[in-house]
Amino acid sequence: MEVFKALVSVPMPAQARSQQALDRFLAAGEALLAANRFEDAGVAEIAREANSSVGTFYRLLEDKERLLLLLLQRFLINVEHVVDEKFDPDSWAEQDLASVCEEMVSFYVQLYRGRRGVLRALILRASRDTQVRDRVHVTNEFISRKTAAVLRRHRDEIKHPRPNQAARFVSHMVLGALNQHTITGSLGGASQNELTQELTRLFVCYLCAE
Amino acid sequence: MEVFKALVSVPMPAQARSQQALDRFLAAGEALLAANRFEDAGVAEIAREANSSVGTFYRLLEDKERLLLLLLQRFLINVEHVVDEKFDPDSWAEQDLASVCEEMVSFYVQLYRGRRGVLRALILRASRDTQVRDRVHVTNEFISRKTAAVLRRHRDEIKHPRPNQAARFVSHMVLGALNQHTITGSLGGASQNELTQELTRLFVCYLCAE
DNA sequence: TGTACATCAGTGAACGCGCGTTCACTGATGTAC
DNA sequence: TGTACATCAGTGAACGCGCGTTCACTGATGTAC
Repeated sequence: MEVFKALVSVPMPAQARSQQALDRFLAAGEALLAANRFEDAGVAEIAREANSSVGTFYRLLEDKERLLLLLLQRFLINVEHVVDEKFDPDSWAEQDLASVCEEMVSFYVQLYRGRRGVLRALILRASRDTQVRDRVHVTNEFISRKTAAVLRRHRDEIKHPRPNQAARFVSHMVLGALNQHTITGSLGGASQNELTQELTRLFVCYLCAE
Repeated sequence: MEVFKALVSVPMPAQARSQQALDRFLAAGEALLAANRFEDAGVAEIAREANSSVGTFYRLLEDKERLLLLLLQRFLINVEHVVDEKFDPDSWAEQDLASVCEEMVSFYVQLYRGRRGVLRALILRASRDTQVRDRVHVTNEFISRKTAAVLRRHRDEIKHPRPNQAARFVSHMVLGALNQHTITGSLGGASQNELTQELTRLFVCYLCAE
């Protein structure tokens, strides 16, 4: 799998216990992010959650901003890994287009489910910080490319004049809407099943309608 | 047009010059929001931009938070007004479904265009503050209802089993994706025309495909 | 029309709180001989 | 194996900056007679 230029990094500590402390800081930060409370929590609180201290935090992480960036980056990299494993064209060879689409959309839904905290933090920064925005685009492009690659096998069934473009566009669209939905609940109280079902319809129809 | 329960309000000042000062504060805040700089600006800066002073700010607005809520509310109300004027079913009577959809999507695109700042602030709060979230939902529901009302005339052409639900769902979807796109540029460098075109395709296909 | 008083409005220096960051000190681990 | 020293690591009280908020004072507008 390709490796993209890193957004941020911290020097790797020499001793193992520093590495462990660093891991605990990341875990604590992740929990805070998941709880949508990252901004509210001070460095002192993070340090406490990580069973460490403020001074150690600064020695290992440089500053609070860097921790956030590391966490966002880690989230994106994780998404890329999960997508990379799932979207191996060969393993989708047997299915017809409709079921491929359904499985993909269902996978998208899972991917963002319950991720309000990180996604909010990500969108928040992406809208102001070009570096982060570009990094997010890398991930989005990656997902849409992988999606299009899987759909390539079915390109004859896709009636959209530019099948590849279409596959990429629709995956961006669906991910965007899902993102929005995850953060603000904008798609209303639809159950996860209904949501997947309607998004799948959207997905298939866009590709295949005359 | 319906009037929804207000999110926040400030007491109306007795003298005209206070009203003017209030207007200037709102204008200054709006400019800051549009520039995506609202959080960075202190009350002192806002007061300066409004040719007023910090003390006056607090007498008229109570606190900084209230100004933000007023601005968000004002934005939502404005959106509702614009939508309400545009989506009069009678004025759409003559057009066929495809051109109705195109005009609607094009209207959506215009609606959010260049609104990164407010939309970001809105999503930011909506994800943590139930009051704001509910208020946003009111606006979204309003738009989707109006959209569905216009499409009602064409319900025979809509192949989706539940035409009304479908109309509402797809408008939520498209608005969600647009919102996301506006804030982070997630739909890539597509020109406004391409964007409108593809979104329209999505819109129509979802409604009409077998 | 004028005067006295009350209320409304404007101002910005000063306050204070929260939070990120620093730093002086103590303790643990590694290394050279 | 032991000793001396260097480097790595941990700690939390104290610092200081920024920013929202207050408040004492001055000025403008309205009102009663």
